[in-house]
Amino acid sequence: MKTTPWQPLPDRKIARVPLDREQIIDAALRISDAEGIDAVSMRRVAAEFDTGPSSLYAHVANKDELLRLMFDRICGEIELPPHEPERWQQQVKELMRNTHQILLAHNDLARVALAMIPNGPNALRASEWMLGLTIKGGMPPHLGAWANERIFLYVTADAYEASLWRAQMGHLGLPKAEAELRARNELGVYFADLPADRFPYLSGFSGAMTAGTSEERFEFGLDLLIDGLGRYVSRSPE
Amino acid sequence: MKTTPWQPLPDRKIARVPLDREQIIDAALRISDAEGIDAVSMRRVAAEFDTGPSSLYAHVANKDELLRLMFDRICGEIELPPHEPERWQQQVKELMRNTHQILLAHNDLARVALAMIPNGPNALRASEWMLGLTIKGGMPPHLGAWANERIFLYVTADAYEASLWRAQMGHLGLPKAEAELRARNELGVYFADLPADRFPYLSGFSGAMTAGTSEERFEFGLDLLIDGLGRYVSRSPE
DNA sequence: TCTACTGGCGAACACTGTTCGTGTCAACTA
DNA sequence: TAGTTGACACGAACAGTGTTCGCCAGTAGA
Repeated sequence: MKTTPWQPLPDRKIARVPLDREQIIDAALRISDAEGIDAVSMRRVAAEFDTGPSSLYAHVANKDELLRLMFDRICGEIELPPHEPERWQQQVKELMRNTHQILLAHNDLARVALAMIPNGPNALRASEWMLGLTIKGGMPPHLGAWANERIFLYVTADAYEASLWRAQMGHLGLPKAEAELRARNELGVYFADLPADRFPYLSGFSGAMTAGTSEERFEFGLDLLIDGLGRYVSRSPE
Repeated sequence: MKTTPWQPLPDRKIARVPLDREQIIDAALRISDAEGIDAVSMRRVAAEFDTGPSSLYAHVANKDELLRLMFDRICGEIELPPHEPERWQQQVKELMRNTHQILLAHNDLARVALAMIPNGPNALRASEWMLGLTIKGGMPPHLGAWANERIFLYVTADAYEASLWRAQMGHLGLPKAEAELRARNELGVYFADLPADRFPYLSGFSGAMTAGTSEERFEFGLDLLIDGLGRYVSRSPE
């Protein structure tokens, strides 16, 4: 039933830009930044090059690999300054704020970071930097490794949750601070309206439940994790 | 073009068990526990009742609501003992170990916990318990609220990551400890084989990178988060 | 000049969540 | 008792998904 069409083939368009792995990643990131990671489908990415989805599979094993490549690409944006062991905890915080910021800047891409064991070259660079710094700071190596992994987990999880909040209230027009304020108010009345007999604390302290900005909450957890590392140092820094 | 078939309808099977919201959640959880959350499709759940997917929509708004209901169901498994403010930090740890354990017992359901702002009744119960305990323990209310949220975030993120590890190495036959050991060995040689010039720490301390069980790593982060709360207490407990 | 091979790509497969319109049946109303 | 309403059941279809197959064009090597 399948036959070759005997009409002259309609001018088969030579790909104006012969497909290329890096450009595929670029296009996928563009889509993800603009419309979210769920908008990144093979068809959607291929459409960016005026072609069909099967054309991508010559350059990328499957969608999973594409997502990994996207994540590792943005891992390359992380700044890794020279180690300063005498203030290593501060440096760790700065690195984490930096990666947090990068994740937030890329919409809900944090989700793919959570959904994989990161092992791309750029992610490894960051881990290498972290492990080295914690060891220089005096942490026993295995605790430095644990700290590295735990803190990255916290950062990516927070970035993902933040992207959820942004998505849930599609007040897209509003500036960031405005949207966050409105969200807090809505959540506040939600807690306050809970039945006081079964939820005395949540309803009574509804103000506390919604206190603070998302940055403050992030910083609160970050402080807990990193300041707590001090007690494990077994040698003096450097 | 659409006509009613004039043949006698083939014996329309009366649903042997008239569909019911709770039973739908049961079935979905059964599937998720056995085959993972990705196996939970509306068709798959409906098939459990020998019917089609559209039958579910009378009892559940959409798939998202079904996932929320599934999560809130297992939140009901969390044990909430009476508050003991004089040892509140220990009690918080116990609660978190308990929920962690429950999440792990339900395959990769932790993912849906991460992908939503939890607001089901059972999740609220747990938050109420946590907020009350931290306040009784002497925390300022807004910090108690933050701690509650941050620690739950950490617990669910860890549970999700753990489910990823289990999934990635489908050594399904192996007992849990065996599989974890094998995973550690594989990862160990991966780190050790990294080029030592660019990754001196990761390759040199490959043993440290893979040290410890998943429980120990979880506990490490949990200690950092909860022990660190002590410095914020502003009143004596009770 | 013939051959291999690579990349491009249309068509198809087996899925997904959701909606529409029709069907049945129980319960309430006149 | 007869009629109507409303809730639930559900087959079919729609628009989308990731991926594979097989054919095509063009180039590099022998």
